[in-house]
Amino acid sequence: MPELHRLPILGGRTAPVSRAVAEPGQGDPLSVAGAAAAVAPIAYLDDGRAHREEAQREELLQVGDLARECGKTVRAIHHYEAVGLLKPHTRSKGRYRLYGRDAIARVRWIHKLHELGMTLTDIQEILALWERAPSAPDGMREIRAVYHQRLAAVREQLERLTLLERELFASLRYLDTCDTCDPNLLTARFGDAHHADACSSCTHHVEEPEPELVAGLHAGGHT
Amino acid sequence: MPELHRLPILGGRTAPVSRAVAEPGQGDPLSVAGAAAAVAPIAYLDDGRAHREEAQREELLQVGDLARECGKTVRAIHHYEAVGLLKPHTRSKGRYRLYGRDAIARVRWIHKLHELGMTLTDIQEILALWERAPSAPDGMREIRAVYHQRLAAVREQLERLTLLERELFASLRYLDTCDTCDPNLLTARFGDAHHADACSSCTHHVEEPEPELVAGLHAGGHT
DNA sequence: ACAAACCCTTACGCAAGCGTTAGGGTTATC
DNA sequence: GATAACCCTAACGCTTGCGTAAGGGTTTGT
Repeated sequence: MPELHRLPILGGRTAPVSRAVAEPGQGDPLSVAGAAAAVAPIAYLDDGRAHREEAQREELLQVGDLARECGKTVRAIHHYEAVGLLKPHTRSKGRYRLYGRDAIARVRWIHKLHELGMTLTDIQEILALWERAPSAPDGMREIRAVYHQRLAAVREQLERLTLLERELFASLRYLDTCDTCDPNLLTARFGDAHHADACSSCTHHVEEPEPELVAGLHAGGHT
Repeated sequence: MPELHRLPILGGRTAPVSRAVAEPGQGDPLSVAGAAAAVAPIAYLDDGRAHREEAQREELLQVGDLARECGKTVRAIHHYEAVGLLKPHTRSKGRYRLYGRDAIARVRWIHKLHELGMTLTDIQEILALWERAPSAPDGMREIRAVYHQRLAAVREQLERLTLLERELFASLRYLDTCDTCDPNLLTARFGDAHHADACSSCTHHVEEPEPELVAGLHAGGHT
């Protein structure tokens, strides 16, 4: 992975619902929202399918709603669709994308895997694995293998980063002592208080070796 | 930061010295290699400048040597120079870049800061800060501020990644139980053992809620 | 003098993950 | 029926950190 993650900023808008898209009205087969959660516990083992279908009967989200709920941009959602990570549940007459609430879970899933260092393509391949699997347990086995690898990579990264964090911290403590340094004294000694050697010869940390994160500054520079 | 780090692979060549560039010969003011390290301890506080100048009298490295010693490519070194992170100590008559051994420290410094999530531009700005500082202590103060910020960012990243690592690990354990699942039983129950509900209704983890990293698979898919 | 290894500069290429127009419909509200 | 606020598709743009030629010298050894 290239560098550290800079997390996306959440959208600024307030209202989580759009101008009442797909509102509960008669004639529309896609609207009986509510109660699903209350019924689920019983239906759970009896028929997960009914449970799931009910979930889809809930109010649908426009792409903007989905984006806001996930802290993504509309463009990002479109992009995910383009690379095969997501598909709208339906389209309105005007070809507006309409998503079920489960799309939120999907987008968050994408987000997390991405934070875990996978590319969108990698993630797509996971979906492909899952879809091509002959049975659910088979699919899960394959997913598990991928996750397993990722876990190893993440742990490696964590170790590296932890070491670097310590180094950085140590360097900061080293630099703290520089504050007690009087430029005039250095000038007296070296003529030019800015000279690279002024620091490495400063008496405040004679014993301490200069940390690499500090030494690099006055090493073979561009100066 | 975009994703996780994939560390560069070290070069394959064996010999760390090139075909004897800038060999100790007469007439060349840049060659008295050796002894420097032995003299240094005494000169250290007396005159850091002499110490440093001696270091530069050591044998010089060609760009290929430098690259190999740092696990970078020649192209990368060139690039660092292009963005103002590094400059050859000298050039040969034929315009070959010749670096002092301290360039190694510089490149490693660049590498570490990069791993810590800074862009090359960020790193260049650190150098600029240092060079523009009126005195060494002043410079160090500015550097410290930058490092301080970085430390905070890195720690944030570590926390996020640690949480995600746990989630991933938990998901793996959840998936382990899938292995004990018999596709035939699922088929008997759902007709299609691959159906998304087959897994979420599997009796093996009735109580356990499905981890997000698993739920995302069969949520609002591209299927 | 010639080959093997290097090195030089210039400049286009590339992967990722969206950002950003550009031009043009759609929905819901007033 | 006129807005405002959204949404659609298509497609080029951008950033980072080099990779990869392309065309041509330089060093060193034999």
